[in-house]
Amino acid sequence: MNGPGKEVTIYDIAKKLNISAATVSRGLKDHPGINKNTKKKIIVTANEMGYRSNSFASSLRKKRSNIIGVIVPRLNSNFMSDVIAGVEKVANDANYNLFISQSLETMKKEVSNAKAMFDNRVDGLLVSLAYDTTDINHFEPFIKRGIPVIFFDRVFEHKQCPSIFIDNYKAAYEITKHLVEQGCKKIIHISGSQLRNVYKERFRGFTQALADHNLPFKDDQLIINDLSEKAGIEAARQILDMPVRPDGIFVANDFCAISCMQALKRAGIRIPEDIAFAGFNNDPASNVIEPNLTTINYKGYEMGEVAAKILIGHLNKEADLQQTHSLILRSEMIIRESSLKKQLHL
Amino acid sequence: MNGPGKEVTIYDIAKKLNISAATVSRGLKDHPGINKNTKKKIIVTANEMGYRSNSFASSLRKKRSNIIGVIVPRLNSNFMSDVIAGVEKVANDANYNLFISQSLETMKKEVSNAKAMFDNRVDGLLVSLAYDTTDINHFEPFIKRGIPVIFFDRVFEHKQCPSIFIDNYKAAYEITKHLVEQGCKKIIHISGSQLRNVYKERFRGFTQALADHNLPFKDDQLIINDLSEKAGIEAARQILDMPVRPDGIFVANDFCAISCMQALKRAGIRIPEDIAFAGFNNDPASNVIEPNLTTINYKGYEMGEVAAKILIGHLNKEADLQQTHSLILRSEMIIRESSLKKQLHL
DNA sequence: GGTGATTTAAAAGCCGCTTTCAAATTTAAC
DNA sequence: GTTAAATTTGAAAGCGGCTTTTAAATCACC
Repeated sequence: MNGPGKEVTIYDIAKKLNISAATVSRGLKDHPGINKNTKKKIIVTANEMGYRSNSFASSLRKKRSNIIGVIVPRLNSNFMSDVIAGVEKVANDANYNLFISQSLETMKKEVSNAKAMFDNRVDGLLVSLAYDTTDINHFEPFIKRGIPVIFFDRVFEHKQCPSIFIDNYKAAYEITKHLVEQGCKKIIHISGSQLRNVYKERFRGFTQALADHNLPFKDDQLIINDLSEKAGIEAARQILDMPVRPDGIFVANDFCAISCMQALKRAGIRIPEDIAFAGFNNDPASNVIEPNLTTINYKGYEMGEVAAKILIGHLNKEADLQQTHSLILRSEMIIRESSLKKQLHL
Repeated sequence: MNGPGKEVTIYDIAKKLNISAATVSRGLKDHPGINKNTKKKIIVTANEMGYRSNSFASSLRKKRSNIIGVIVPRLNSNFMSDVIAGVEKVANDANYNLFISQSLETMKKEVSNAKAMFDNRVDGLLVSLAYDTTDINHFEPFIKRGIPVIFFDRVFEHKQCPSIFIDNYKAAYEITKHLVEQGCKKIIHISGSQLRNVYKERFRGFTQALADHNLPFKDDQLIINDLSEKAGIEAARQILDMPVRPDGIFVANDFCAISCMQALKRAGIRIPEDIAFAGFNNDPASNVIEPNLTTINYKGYEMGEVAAKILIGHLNKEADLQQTHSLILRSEMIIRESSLKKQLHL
């Protein structure tokens, strides 16, 4: 079938069938105006000869790569790998390939990744921003050339770039409200860089919920770190040192919430009796920690699917660039024992 | 810089500088025998004009894509996303791009993914096999054309394909031995498809350790399932129904171990007093479950790095195809409370 | 000043596919 | 049987960069 030697081209097929390469090229696709019999003959011969289309020649000629670029902060997080899995599914079904790269949470690498994607002529780009990205000038070359850029989860407001995310404000508001309703009077919020919409909005929802329930907010109720495992432990230490200990903690990320919770438990704090806990993301481990962690659930897989579908819709001209603008996906609060100070019926 | 209009080519640069396109092409690389000044002029002008090399034209001519294909069972698992992260790091540093696809644990999709990779002319392939893959004929086209295929973790014996994995036999042997030393007399092993080396070897290590310690092995001590969360719960039910209840369980995967453990705990089983537990993979949640799960640690990130390095070494002709054959990475047992029936000093 | 060696530039053709435009063939219409 | 219309097929010109062949220019030495 596929000899180890030379590559078969449409010219080889053409020669064998005594027709032109143009006809072969057309016959291999669903081009109208090619005789059914000719088409069949071409396809059969192509298979016999072990022909495979050369995507470079095709891309060169068509000025279209059928490649979607994906830039994410990290590949190895539960949320992001779910997103990627969703993107891969949709892209694969639509015959697109994926170039995937990670910024490792730094703007510097994000910029260089964007450049690489641009140079490799991706047809479109899906981006979730790094921790410290301050502007998105590095995506301007795409926009100028009409290459669609879509942000998801960690998004950036831009007239030409649709965004896909959840209502972080509302989710944070509700989970804070829940803590208040459980009797919490002093709630600490642990969050990430306020440059990122996700953390900024969650903080905004947090403070608004406090205000709406006539609870004061003082600066020391906000701890900002990188939401890593280590940061959670450090935050726990900080909390233990507070003159007035909080009775509730809302962390913007389950991963960090769990390490913080473990550290507090080791220090003898009872959860939720002494301190109620809530996280964000519904990480698999949130269902493993004891007590199980109250959190916000939203599906990364679905976000990946949606982002890819919208992008491919644009590329296939099915949807207009301007039409879809931002898209807000559903999220839901999952109440578990970590926040139940009052004995509630679940 | 980058006008929205036409693409800049080496001919445009050549025209502007009154030199030939060939000179520009050479000047853009580190070609010997190009005047330093000319070279500098070319690079400056290229930047000014917003030139970007066309990788399709280059690939077409050079018959080399600078793309590495990766096929994994699932992208959204802790282990695999670590692997991918490691691969991405090395590939990115070496100026390679990644095509990533998932087989979703079925041979059918693995075959179609392999075909897509082949048609897209990847320079090399990294593969971890699906759950039910029975043969690897779908990789023959690569091998015939001299495109290197490297297996990792879930590997397949093949003369021309290097493999990277850990000593699953030894790891399983040791963890079983540890359970025996803790006083377990009847240990159950929960594992996956015996088509896959990882599960087959772990089972082999398990039985050998039993034999070496004069413990009997009967068929009902092996439970084979897909190692999913659900399968863990189902296995727990099965175990609770056994006339003679086991005093130890070794699961080939932390994820499944944890759900099984949780189900048993809910049924009132004390761990490790009634049943000692051990898993495999050192999943982050293994450190969260109570009691913490004894497991085998091996770094996916490192495996990804190593696999990518070996592949790129081949591609750059630095290493011979035959020279490196299989490569066994380090793994280590992590003893935690889930298996400590005797009070040991940790 | 002449011969040969060395460095540098130019020109042409190819990689394989797509597509426009035109030609050839078939079918339909009168 | 002629003309018009519709259907199929072909020739040829790129897409943009790389390599090779060919030519020109520079330098060294006797």
